[in-house]
Amino acid sequence: MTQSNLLNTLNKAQRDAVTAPLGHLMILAGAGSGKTKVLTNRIAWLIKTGQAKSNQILAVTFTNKAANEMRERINVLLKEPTPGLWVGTFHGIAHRLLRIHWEAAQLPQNFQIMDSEDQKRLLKQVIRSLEMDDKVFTPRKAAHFINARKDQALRAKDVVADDNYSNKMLKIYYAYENACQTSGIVDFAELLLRSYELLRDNPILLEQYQSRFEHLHVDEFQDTNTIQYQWLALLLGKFGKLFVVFDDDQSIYGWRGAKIENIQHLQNQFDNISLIRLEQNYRSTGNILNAANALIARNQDRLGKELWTKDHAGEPIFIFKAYNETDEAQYVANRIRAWRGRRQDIAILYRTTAQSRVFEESLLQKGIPYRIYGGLRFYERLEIKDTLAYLRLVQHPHDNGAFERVLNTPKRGIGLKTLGMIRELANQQTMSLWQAAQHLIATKQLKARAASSLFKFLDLIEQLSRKVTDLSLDKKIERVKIASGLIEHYKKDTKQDAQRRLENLEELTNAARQFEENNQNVTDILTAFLDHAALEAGERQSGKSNDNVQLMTLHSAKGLEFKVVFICGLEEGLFPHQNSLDELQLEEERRLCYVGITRARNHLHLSHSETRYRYGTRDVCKPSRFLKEIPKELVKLILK
DNA sequence: CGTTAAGCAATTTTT
DNA sequence: TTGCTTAACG
Repeated sequence: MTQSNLLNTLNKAQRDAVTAPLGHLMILAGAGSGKTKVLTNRIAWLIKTGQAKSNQILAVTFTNKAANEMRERINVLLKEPTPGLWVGTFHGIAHRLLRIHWEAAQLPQNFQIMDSEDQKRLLKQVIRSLEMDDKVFTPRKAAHFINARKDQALRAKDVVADDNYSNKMLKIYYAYENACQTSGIVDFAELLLRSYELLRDNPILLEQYQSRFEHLHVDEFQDTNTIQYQWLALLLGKFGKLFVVFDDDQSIYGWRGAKIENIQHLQNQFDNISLIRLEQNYRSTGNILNAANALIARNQDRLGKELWTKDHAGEPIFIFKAYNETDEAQYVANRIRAWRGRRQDIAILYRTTAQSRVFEESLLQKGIPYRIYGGLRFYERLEIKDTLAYLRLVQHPHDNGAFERVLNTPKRGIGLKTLGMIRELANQQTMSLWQAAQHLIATKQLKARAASSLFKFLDLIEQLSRKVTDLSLDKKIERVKIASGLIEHYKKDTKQDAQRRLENLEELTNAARQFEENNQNVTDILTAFLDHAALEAGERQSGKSNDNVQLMTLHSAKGLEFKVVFICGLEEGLFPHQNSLDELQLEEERRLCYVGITRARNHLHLSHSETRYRYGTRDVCKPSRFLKEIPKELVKLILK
């Protein structure tokens, strides 16, 4: 492909962005304006024109999906190998750095990653061992406290606590830091913070990476948090060139620590940074765009942009007022039944997951197949995590989280009493649970029955570690599944989901086999697989066939598009949500609505209900203010 | 040890 | 109302 070919498919603004002279650049890319296209074409352009070698380029995204898509599209554009090109998520790249430089990062070589669930489990332990009330200081709140600090690059020692509550939380933070470091595990936030510190505290290393990655590309920059910003700024150094793509109107993760202010910071920090706007939309009809534009114009805090299209105005936006949530769901199902096209082009979007049930019922009733996004992902499932915990323990017996998880899973007669003694001893002697358990047996402190059960467990793990070392990954998993008794446990289980769990365990072996095939050059395949399970927990989907109506929250719809979109439950208190009515959060709710509207290509239906059943009582609901913010001339009210 | 009743909270979730 | 956690019981 020649250079001009590369540019043929781009409009003026896109071409300006792709071919801009080297320097810092920020691209304000509206919904459906070709943001990924610009990003990937820019990278291809840099390589094609010899302005950069592939190993000088780093591209960072938030999701694995986006990273994979980007890599693929770059490959399609270039049709040549791109050695040393790093494309990945913030967490993925941070992790990569930590694996390479584990020693400088002060981590054990075999450090493990824990997901949010593991983190809460561990925190629960920590809170209890501090003899605090875990109803006041819930693991969830503690996790939030700690993650929020880490996201701001604050270690426990850097936190200033001025009231009793934060003092207690800080205590938990200290104890948690300690627990993580001694058992060699890192949580998601730690990946970022640790990798930031690694670079910050090792000038030679920093310089090496600064000069290697001269070109930094960031997708969805509006979603970056403080530590991600600092990490980027650090890596950028004096000579790096930054290319970020963002849409401030699609910032919907403030509650997770995303700092929309980072956009402003960027402009302040680099006064020579140029801004290019992509406002031509290739997705939606004129009416849909005008509705979106009018709505988002109500927000004070934005850079400002106006989407436009060469496409026709299209249908009006339909607004339906239902008597109750069932009526609303019936309306949606009826509309869907009347649709002549493919069902997968239809999405039902809602603010809260609880809303999905009524839609399921109405779709089921009318025999319309659907698929719900949400729920557990593959590697988050109970039986999968149990199996992986056995693997972790086999490889690394001092992993306390794994130890606690599988000690009595499946049930083997080791109760809370025994576990309590193990914990206590481990705490006193600062040893791992594994060591404490061995010690308890050796010193005969347990009753005969408990001692025998515990001994059998320790023996099981030891035997496994010996037998499993030389086996391939899938054989390892096969072995663990049987020896642990998990398979037998689910085979005996008469509950409905037991069969599915068995199938999932089967699937785990397949996934392992596949993973091993794809990673033949990796030395420590087990660790790599465990990392993969933690960092890429799989798709959040249920149901396989592909002609399904798509049901999901507005948040999960970001980045997707559908011919027909229903946004439901547009009522004050639900959307915008009760808990987000202050000025700042309200703007984020409005952006969420904007995201929802701009998912639609051809048809947009908005619905609200006069009453809604919530928490056991029926509430009277006012229509959402967002409905009034859409100009009347674009709207058609549906009459019953 | 496993089952059951009572108590309680109740957005959104890229990694 | 549902779903989850924990204390109490068999």
